[in-house]
Amino acid sequence: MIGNRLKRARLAAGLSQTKLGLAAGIEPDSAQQRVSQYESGRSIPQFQLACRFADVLNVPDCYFYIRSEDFAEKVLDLYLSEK
Amino acid sequence: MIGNRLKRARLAAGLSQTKLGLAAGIEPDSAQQRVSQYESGRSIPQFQLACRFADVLNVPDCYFYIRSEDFAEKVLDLYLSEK
DNA sequence: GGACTAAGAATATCTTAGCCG
DNA sequence: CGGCTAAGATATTCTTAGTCC
Repeated sequence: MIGNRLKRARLAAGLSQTKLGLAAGIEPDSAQQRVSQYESGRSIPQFQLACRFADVLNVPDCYFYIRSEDFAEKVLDLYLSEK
Repeated sequence: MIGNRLKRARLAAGLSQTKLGLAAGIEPDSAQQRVSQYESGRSIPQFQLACRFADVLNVPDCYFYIRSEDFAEKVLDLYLSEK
């Protein structure tokens, strides 16, 4: 998972780490810390949780699993064009 | 990661679990077992390893991280159209 | 409030080994 | 050969707690 892309998508949505974590269903006591760990690459979420992040941030499931910035942009465009 | 999609992509490429694992750089002694575990969902590979599977199988990085079969097909088409 | 880090508890993967068609 | 599973060793994440701006 690409932590930086999660961070940028979160900021683009105007959410704090805590709010994103809560919206994705993480326990309140550790929501902020876990999102911080994911964004920095210190740890990696389960795919199921990454999908919840994607739902909250309105990007496709796979958006945090694309290394190429160009291709990520194109996949995002494809996703948005279908909604 | 979607184990079934890994399995289908491997079979489409005509590779055994052992050959795929070796081509992706897994140690010979455990290549077969690990690919089996990934395909069945018993365990989940690091993203870096999933990317090596993708390289070997000629699919995009994110191919094993898309729940919708339709969207996976479209992302694959987009990937192949750019190569 | 918002974000980052450390360290131990909890949980996952990886290896080794064995079994079945 | 090709594939599946069990169980312990190993490595990871998750929680708790504290700090800084």
